[in-house]
Amino acid sequence: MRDAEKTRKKILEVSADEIHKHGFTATSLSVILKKCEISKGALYHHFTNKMELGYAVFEEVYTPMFLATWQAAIDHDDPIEGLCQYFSDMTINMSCDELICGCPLHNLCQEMSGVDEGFRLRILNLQLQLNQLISNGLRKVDHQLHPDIDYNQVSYFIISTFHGSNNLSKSSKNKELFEYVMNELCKYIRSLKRL
Amino acid sequence: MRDAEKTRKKILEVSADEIHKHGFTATSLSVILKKCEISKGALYHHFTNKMELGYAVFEEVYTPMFLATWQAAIDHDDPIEGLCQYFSDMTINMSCDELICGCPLHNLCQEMSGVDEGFRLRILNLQLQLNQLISNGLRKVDHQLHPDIDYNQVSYFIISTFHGSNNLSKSSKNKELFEYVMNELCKYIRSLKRL
DNA sequence: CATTTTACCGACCGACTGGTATGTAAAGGT
DNA sequence: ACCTTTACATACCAGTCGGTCGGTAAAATG
Repeated sequence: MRDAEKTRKKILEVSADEIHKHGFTATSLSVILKKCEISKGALYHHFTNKMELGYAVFEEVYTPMFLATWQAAIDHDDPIEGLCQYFSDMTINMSCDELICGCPLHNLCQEMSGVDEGFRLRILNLQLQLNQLISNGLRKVDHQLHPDIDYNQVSYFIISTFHGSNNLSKSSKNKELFEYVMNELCKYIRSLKRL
Repeated sequence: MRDAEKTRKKILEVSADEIHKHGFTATSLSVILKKCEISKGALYHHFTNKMELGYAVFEEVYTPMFLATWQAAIDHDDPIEGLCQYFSDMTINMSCDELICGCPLHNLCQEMSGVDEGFRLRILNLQLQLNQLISNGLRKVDHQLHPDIDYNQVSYFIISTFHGSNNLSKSSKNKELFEYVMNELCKYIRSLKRL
């Protein structure tokens, strides 16, 4: 059974996982080959080189995943509560191992933005999309919020805090510090509402 | 002129710079050797291996630097304003190149926490120290602040946001988004005060 | 049925990595 | 003056990396 599409999907899936766990550079093609049970020729048949494989993972795996989850959070009747629930669900549902791996977007940004323009632009683009998603969501209920809010600024702030919190779980190998930050983040987000 | 201490200092200095710019793994010993104008023998005379060199850089260069700068910020008459000034000074004084490199602590945490326990514990220890530094600073003026503040939580929140903001400057190669986050962070910190 | 294209295999390559072993010259103690 | 220790220098090593290339068998096409 030769199924090119299936092979490609498998490569993308395994690569996404490996990149999430070890970062792009530290991800070894030979490991991917083993886990996929394919040869180097197969991989290079589907992707021109490692970088293009990375781009494909970013565009076809990470990007849709991020847009979908944040969209779902902000599409809540009350976007403020939608976000808060998203953050607290994370502290509950995510395993410690997942937490320690961190957010793939944050990881890649950190690792690749300064090294490769292709990655940098894709990452920036996704960040802008997420920012728009959040700020638009908040703007929808602007009548419930403080009048002097800079929606753009607030959205970037939320994203930054969320990403920065990964650091604490990575170094502590623990949910505790991450939970602190998420709690305070929810407190902050709720404070955006008019009294 | 053979001056062992001078050689060691030079290695630490150059390594700190290289690690800051490219991360620990991507930092090549051969590059360090070239920039220091020394041989491999010299490096391995002073440090047992690359990892120990990394530890030395962390302990002897990064750690004192971080403790000193955050201490200075929080030792302000008004710690709230001290922090805010620290953050806004950063947006003014730091060059774009520096901003893009990001915070060495954040970078190393991201890269090394999951890979090496020695790094992880050193990073965690410094994070705990910084957190204590900030929360103690805030506690000193608790009479000026809201009564229901969780100082520990707030400190972790501030550090997380600060670290997360690096992401935006890295991907955008620009101060703009970083400034947004710092502005909102100052707004948040000031909101801790009683009205 | 013949030919081309697709999908894949696996041996091999050069570049580069951290690390080691051997050698040596200067400095310091006696 | 002699000997040890310190402070390097240099050649070399095994291992890993991403990437290439010639071959092959199955599938599609004519």
